[in-house]
Amino acid sequence: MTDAPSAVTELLPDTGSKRRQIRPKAERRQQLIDATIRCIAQHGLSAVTMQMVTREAGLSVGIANLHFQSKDNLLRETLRCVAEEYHGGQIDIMEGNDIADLGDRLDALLDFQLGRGVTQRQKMSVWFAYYGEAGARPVYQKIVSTTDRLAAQKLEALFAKIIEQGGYEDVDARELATGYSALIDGLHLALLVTPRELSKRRARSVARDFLHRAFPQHIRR
Amino acid sequence: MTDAPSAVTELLPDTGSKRRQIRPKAERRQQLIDATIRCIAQHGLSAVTMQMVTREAGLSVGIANLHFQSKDNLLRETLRCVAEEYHGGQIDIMEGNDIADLGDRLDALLDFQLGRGVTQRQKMSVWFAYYGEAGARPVYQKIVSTTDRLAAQKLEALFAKIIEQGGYEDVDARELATGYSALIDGLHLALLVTPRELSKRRARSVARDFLHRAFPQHIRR
DNA sequence: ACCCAGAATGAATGAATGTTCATTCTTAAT
DNA sequence: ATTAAGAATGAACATTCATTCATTCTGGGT
Repeated sequence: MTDAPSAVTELLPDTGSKRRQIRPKAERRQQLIDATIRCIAQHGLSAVTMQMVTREAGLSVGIANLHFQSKDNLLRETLRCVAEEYHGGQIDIMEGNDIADLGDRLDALLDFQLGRGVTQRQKMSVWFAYYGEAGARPVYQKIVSTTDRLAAQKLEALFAKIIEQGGYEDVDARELATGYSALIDGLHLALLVTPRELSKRRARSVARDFLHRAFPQHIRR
Repeated sequence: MTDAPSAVTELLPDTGSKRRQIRPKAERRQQLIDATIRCIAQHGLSAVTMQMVTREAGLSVGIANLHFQSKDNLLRETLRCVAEEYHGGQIDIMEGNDIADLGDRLDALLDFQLGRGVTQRQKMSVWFAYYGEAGARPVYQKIVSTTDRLAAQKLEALFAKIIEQGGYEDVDARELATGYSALIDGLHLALLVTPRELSKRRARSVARDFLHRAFPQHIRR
């Protein structure tokens, strides 16, 4: 198939895909971002090099600057990608109307936040790698806080509805939302740094306990 | 010139401390570690260079390798220093007997964890800078988890005593300790990344709320 | 007053990294 | 079959950084 003098190249499977391929811009960008995520998870943000990323992506070094202009920009876009995936997923659950019962919706949110997709070591590594630099780099703060604020508002609104529905007293939606968000972040951190001490199962149980204590009618133990 | 007639050098305060000074090893080590902390907070872990650290400390580049052998080692020792300060402070409060009432002791712990000393941007920056790399660097995990585990045990023990004393039911000390630790970490993270959205005052209130919900007799709202 | 162990310095070195760009190759249109 | 647009390559370049070490300087001991 492929092309004319194919016989030789086709008989060499070990070469993998040495052949130069031309792909649309968007695809290459995603390919490079994915490779960046893997590199950060495996080697740490401070050890990531352009050579490392492009090799991981199976591409040449020049291609990264072609699509992202600079390493700095590639790292920024990678953070934006991860941030949008995480916050977007939360917002979809919270503002979607496909789950009528509020307790169930909160359950779905918890499953997402501590479920397979988000708690992959890869994703969490990236997350905290950037947090680590955020104190010194306002750009990172801005990228995260933009989406973060929206998610926080949605969560507060959801909590407010639950409080109203359940007639819970002495519970402040804002304060509780802050606490819940912090708890989830802290659990992610523990899962990343001391996975031996905390299983995902137990992390879910801890978060669930928090919600149960606040909304006993909606979240069962 | 200049050197022999000391009168001259003594009368020139603006030179600061250009004169070479010989100081004990321990003092220089601490001086370099302090400078490293400031550099990490200001520029981020990945941007820290030896030149930067030694200039910040007011010393020459060679001195760092003299006392720490390598940059890697300097960074490790810096992490160890911060980790011990944080965990040591917690443990002192938890196992010290100078506070008899358990509720008061828990209060003191909370004040320490979200008080001035620990929540300085500098310290928190360092903390999360290393967490960010921990996924890729087992050495960092080990340094933190060693002290961390001990603090976690003490906290669990304190919670267990409070549960017993208060006759609280349906509360598991281990699970609650995990949750509380995660909550504090998450609040630190929020204070670092989105200080505009969360004041220290409110952070304390959120943590206090968590404890109040679990131990209403011991921690008042 | 003299000396010297070793603390401190900083120019020099070599390795590593981000970025560039002349060149090669692919593909879709003609 | 031919061509042109532009995607992809990777050797080369300039810069930056960690580390070394020959040299200078300090302060306590004699």
